[in-house]
Amino acid sequence: MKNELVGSIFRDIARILEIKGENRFRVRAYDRAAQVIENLGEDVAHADKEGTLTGIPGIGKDLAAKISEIVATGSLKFYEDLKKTLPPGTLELLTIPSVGPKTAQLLAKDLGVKSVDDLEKAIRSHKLDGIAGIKARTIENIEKGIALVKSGRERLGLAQAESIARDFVRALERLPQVEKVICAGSLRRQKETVRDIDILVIATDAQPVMDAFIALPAAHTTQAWGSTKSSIRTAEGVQVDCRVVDKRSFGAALLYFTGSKGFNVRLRQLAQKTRHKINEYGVFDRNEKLVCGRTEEEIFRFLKMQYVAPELREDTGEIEAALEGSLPRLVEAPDIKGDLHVHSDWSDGSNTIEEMAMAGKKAGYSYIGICDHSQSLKVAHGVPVKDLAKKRRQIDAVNRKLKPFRVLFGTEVDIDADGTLDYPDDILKQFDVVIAAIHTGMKQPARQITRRILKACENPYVHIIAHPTGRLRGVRDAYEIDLDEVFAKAKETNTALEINSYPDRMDLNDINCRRAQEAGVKICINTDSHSADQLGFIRFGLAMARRGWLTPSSLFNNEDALAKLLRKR
DNA sequence: GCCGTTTTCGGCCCGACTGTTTTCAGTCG
Repeated sequence: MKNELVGSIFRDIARILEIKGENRFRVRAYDRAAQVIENLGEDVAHADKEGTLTGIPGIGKDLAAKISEIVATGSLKFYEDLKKTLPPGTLELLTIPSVGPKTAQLLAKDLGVKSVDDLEKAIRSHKLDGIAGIKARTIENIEKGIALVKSGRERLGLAQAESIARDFVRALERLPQVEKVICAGSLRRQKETVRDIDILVIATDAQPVMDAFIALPAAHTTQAWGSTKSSIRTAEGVQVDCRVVDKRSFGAALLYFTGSKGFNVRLRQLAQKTRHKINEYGVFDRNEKLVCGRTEEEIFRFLKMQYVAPELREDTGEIEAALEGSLPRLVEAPDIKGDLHVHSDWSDGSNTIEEMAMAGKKAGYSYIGICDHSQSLKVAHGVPVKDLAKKRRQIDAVNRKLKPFRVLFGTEVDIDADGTLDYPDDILKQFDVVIAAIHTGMKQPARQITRRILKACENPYVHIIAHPTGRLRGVRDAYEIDLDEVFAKAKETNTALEINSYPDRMDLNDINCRRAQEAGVKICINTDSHSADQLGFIRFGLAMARRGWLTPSSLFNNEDALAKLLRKR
């Protein structure tokens, strides 16, 4: 899959052109193309072969040719040549907060700064002193920025971001001027990772809110402190932006502050067609008269489009769909009738089967799948064959007790290094639900690891493939795996693929979920809970599913599918 | 560089805050 490569090359080109002072709309064309390609539901190589590249929004003749070249050769001459026109390392400077294209060019061209380290040295040896437009304050800001870059300012996981945001929201809600506080930005769009936290406040008087915001104990440093917008960083370096508006502008401000940036730009362009203007205060006609803006719904209605759920606002086709009224009905929490992947104390979980079942019942499910690890996964206390009958009896007892709630006797069976499953078929067929997963040999080459998964799909007793790409955020990347092949085989063999909701997994993620659904594959949203309190993780999997355009008919663990599930093939 | 039931050329989203500026450029979202 070359999509990521194309995206990163286009993004680099955009940055280089920006530094060189090129037409900013040309810059934007590359940025938009990068965004679109990265989120594309299909492999660009496929679109290239089919000759449909120019059908992708934002891709014209020129960019299509560049994509073809990247697909064919793995690189792009235009890009390689362009890189040579800048001192090496200039792009690295752009990663420093407060250093934009102008400053980067100034530093690289005039001072010969070649890297972030170089810049740090230049500051220490006072090389920046006396440069026009750079005074003590700017140098100080650059120093702070460098410190942030060096501290490895990584994107936060959604779960972590949520918990930080919650504390800010609660604190702001206590202020007397405040009517309403809501998280916007990528957090509201439920992205799998979040760079900063955006909080929108509706208040009668903005300044006291701003003052209180920057004075919060969690606000370690103040980045900006204005009359309606302020920005702080926590001690860990997480940026939190807070914007205050009047309730008349709530919808417009929420729309603006939720983004994505690309989505906002497209909506504002749409308004221009009727000589209107959208900003964070509302929709205005050519006489600057406010047309609407109190709610997001009003603004979508004004634009003659369906309401677009925040999770879809990435400019990856949802605007076109909303305009023609063909947005999908996205999965919602009540569509999920049961969690089919949870562990108990029979393997590495910390709660009993009954405790997990009770928690599932309390969560409103009709069933839960107890899928402990299989025999050879010793680190996780995989269940040996000799204990399975006893476990089944225990599950039967819980089922009698909790009727009509249903506990399924399942397993998360290991896919061995050669693709055989860790229980023989005559054992597997005794389970109500079988989830197959890779836990070893994760560094195998693409061919080998893909074949293991295909083989697991072909087993008539395997219902679901767990965490199909194996990525663990911040720990390891996805396996080298050919997902297109996996999708095709999963569809052919009626095997569902999992969205594992565990916060560091979220696997499949949004993009892959969308691709899987388009390939006709059923998706099962599970938590992989190892304790009862982790069942709540389902909301993260749901977030990936909604961002992946998943509809209830493609969801495996709804009630109807369960009946089919119990007699797969 | 893309795009078009007002256009194949001439447009291209909009505003807050900062710092270094006597009116605005740069950065950010």
